[in-house]
Amino acid sequence: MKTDVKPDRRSRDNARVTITDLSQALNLTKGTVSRALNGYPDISETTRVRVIRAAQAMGYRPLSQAQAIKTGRSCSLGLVIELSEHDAHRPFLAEFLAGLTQAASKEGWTLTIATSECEGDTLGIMRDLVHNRKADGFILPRVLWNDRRIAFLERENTPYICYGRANNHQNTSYFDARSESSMSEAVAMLAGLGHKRIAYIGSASHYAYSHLRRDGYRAGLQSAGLDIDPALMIEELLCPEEAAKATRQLLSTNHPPTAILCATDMLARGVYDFANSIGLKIGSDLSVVGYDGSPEARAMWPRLATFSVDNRKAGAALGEMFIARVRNMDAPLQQELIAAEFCPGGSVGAPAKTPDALAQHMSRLLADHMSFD
Amino acid sequence: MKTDVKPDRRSRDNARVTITDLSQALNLTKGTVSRALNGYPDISETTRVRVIRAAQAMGYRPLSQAQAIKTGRSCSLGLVIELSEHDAHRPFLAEFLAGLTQAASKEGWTLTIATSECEGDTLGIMRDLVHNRKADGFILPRVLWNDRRIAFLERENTPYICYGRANNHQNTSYFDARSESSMSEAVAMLAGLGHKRIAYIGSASHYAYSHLRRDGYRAGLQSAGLDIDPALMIEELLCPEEAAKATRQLLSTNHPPTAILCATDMLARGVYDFANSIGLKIGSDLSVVGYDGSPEARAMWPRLATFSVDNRKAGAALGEMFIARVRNMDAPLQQELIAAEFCPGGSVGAPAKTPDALAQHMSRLLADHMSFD
DNA sequence: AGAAACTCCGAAACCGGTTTCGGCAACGGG
DNA sequence: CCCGTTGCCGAAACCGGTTTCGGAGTTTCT
Repeated sequence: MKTDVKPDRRSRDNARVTITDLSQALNLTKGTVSRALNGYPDISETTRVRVIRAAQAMGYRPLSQAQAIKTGRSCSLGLVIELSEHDAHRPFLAEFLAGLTQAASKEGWTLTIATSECEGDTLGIMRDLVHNRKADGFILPRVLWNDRRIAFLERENTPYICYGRANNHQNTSYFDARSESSMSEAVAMLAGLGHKRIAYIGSASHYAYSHLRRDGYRAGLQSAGLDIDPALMIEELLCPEEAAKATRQLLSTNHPPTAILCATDMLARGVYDFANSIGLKIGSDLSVVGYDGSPEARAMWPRLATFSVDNRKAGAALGEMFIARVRNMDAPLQQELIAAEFCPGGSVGAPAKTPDALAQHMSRLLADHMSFD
Repeated sequence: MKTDVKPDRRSRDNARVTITDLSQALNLTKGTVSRALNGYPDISETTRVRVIRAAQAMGYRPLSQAQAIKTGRSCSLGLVIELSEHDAHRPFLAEFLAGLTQAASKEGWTLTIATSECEGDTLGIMRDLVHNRKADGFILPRVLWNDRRIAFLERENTPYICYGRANNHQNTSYFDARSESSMSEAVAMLAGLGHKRIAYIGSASHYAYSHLRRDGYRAGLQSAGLDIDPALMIEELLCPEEAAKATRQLLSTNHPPTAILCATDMLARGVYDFANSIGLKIGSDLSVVGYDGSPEARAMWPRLATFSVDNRKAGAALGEMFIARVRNMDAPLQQELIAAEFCPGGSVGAPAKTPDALAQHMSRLLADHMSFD
């Protein structure tokens, strides 16, 4: 049953210096060294610096596994990725992980990740991870408006940091992009180009960001002195296909919009798909703006104007916030916001000169393509 | 310095059942229980089943951290993601991680991930990870033709499994998609539509897959009875911009290709960009086929025909193979291949009827757009 | 000067496991 | 019947840390 070979000790363990090595070199006991390094008050300052110096010189790094069995802390932060049907967080993942692991390793921490198929699983997986000391707490990506994970972790007294602002975000530490500002900004830009009828295509309202972006859109309209027309807002869309249908609906009216603002790039793709299918020229016949700065935005033609968030920075900030929080659970909440950067693209332009002509053009096109579903 | 509150024990540790609990319930010593569970030969079969039964009944799960300090195994598999400049592995990541973590958690393992900026860092990071018992070994994504990681891990006697086939893949365990077959398949399909001049746009040759796909392209041409024309092959391309330039070069000749086969979807995007910029209609004027099945492929218009690999399955297979390997380092190498699935798209069609006319059309278009760089 | 308080460190228990060693009992052979 | 195996388990050391306890030496106070 057991592998009878174990020459690995040769090449694997030789370099590791243990606390016993350190204590012998210093002529102290393990206990004293441990207390010196962990900031106990009953160690003289001279001894402490002596220990710390020697630890650095000898390259001593405590084995987090060994610490964990006594302290319960394994110095690893957890991330449970939910693979819900129409998740849009994929492209960001690599950059986000880069930021996270970077911040983590700077403090000697590591990142443990798991995946889950649904929200219910997530809670169980998180419980197991902290129970088995595989994670000391969690980064919560893609926060929902009413997020069960928050209540759960609060109840379990497990540290966490949110990426996004939940409904009750006053009581949580979070990091987020100010996407509502981006939406307002987009409306202002479109209005500046002369657009009067700017539609909004939003995603499922259980996502926290949906609320913020919708509100940003509305605020943008008000600032621009434009009316809020409910007929120009379609929400709860999950995938490009649904966004395509919504686009058709928006353009089939008597007063179709000349620009469509999308909550995500993924939804903007649906707008493109429909526009392409009926031969509408994006950027001239119809302006489109997305949000996320995803790779897909650059793959579209003309390039989709969008807002990209620096996900590496987000990951790094979340990692730092988390570790700080674990180190002091009583510290005040940390809440940080950044702005997404606008990425111009050929998808925006001035509205067609004569809106009526445009409407006729569209209705004719639509009549030709009634079969589209 | 230390947090003086520790009521967490209440809600965190209460459920955990230790090996001592188990041994007391069974009226055995810890040592006996441990040996019974770990398959030592000096335990009677009756005792063993009694222990295993009780362990299951009481929900005993050994704390991997505690095991690790003695055995050196932490039951976590490592993944170091290299964020090189023009990495194309982002879209796959989520699905790939899903497969990996799924396979891992099935065996009670977890996934520790780290990121690195360059190849040199990767080796150091891997060394640290195994040194600190954060990982028992590694999955190597995006294997290079001559991969330093392989030699390194081999030297360090650390288990690993490759995702991809390196130059010396005879001596490694790997999982991979048979992308060379996909390339041949694509050529066959294009030839079947009547294409005679099929170009190939390949990526950097330090990637292992570049060699395979190029060879697949060549084999496909031979099978179709077409000549291999070096003028129709441009390789070592890293980004869409370079692919766009290559496309221009290919189309500027006297006998331009009517179809372009791309080693990756990312490169196909460059072909689209150039074609769009000069008003070429993809699917009729020029056929394009990619590889990867990335989200970008669906964002392009017309949709890019491509080959998608089931990255979740790949992750799951790699995870299983890895754990099996760790459990028995002396087992024979495992080598597994799957086929990528063809995803049709509007980017392929029959070649233009009169190639000469097409060439003239192109040269005229190109003349109009000499400024393109 | 003596008692009280304080500083600082050693000794040892502990965490949750694994692994070595030795011995008791049953068994088999001569 | 005695002795050498063998099977099976307990005892105890160990892994690399943390944490409690107590006591020796020094300082402070009266």
